[in-house]
Amino acid sequence: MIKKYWLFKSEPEAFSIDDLAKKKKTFWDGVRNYQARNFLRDEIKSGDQVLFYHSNTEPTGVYGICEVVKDGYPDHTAFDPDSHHFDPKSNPQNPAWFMVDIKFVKKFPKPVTLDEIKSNPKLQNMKLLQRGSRLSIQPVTKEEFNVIVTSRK
DNA sequence: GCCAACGTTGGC
DNA sequence: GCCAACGTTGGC
Repeated sequence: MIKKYWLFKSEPEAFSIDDLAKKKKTFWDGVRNYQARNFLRDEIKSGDQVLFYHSNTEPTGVYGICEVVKDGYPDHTAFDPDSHHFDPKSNPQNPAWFMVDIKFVKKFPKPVTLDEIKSNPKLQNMKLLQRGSRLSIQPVTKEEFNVIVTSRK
C-alpha cells in the first residue's frame, strides 16, 4: 500500500492541534465541499500522513502532524438535525458527506508558518499557495511533506 | 473586521 | 444550462 500525504485545515478556535493532542484521536467531521469529500471517500486511507494546518489565526501555518487511522466512512453529523453540520441532502442510505479518523502524532515546537512556506522554493507548488485556494483537504507530495517535517527537526 | 475569491443555489 | 445572488473561506 502506498502511503499518501495530505494537508487538513482547521480553524483552531473550532478544533486545534492541542485539542487533538488532548483527545489523541478524532473523527474529522463537517467537511462540506465536494472536492474534499471525494478525497475523504476515495483516496484518504489508514496510514496516510497529514499536516495539521491552522487557518484564521496568528500565525497561520502547519502546527504538527497526524495520521489517518480509519478510511473514509459516512459523516453522521450530517444526519443529525441538532448538529450545525446537519445537511438534509444526506441520509444513511445515500450519504453525501464522508469523514476519516485521525490520531495525534506530534506538534511542532514552532509552527511552519505560511510565510515560511511562501519563502521556501521547494514549496512553491503547494495548493495552499494557489490564489484563492480554499480547499480544506488537499494532497501534498511526499517531498513537500518531508521538507516541512524536516524543517522542524 | 474587511473583502476578494470561491462554491452553491435557484430563477429563468 | 446559464448566471446573478448569496454564503463562506481565509489572509490580511
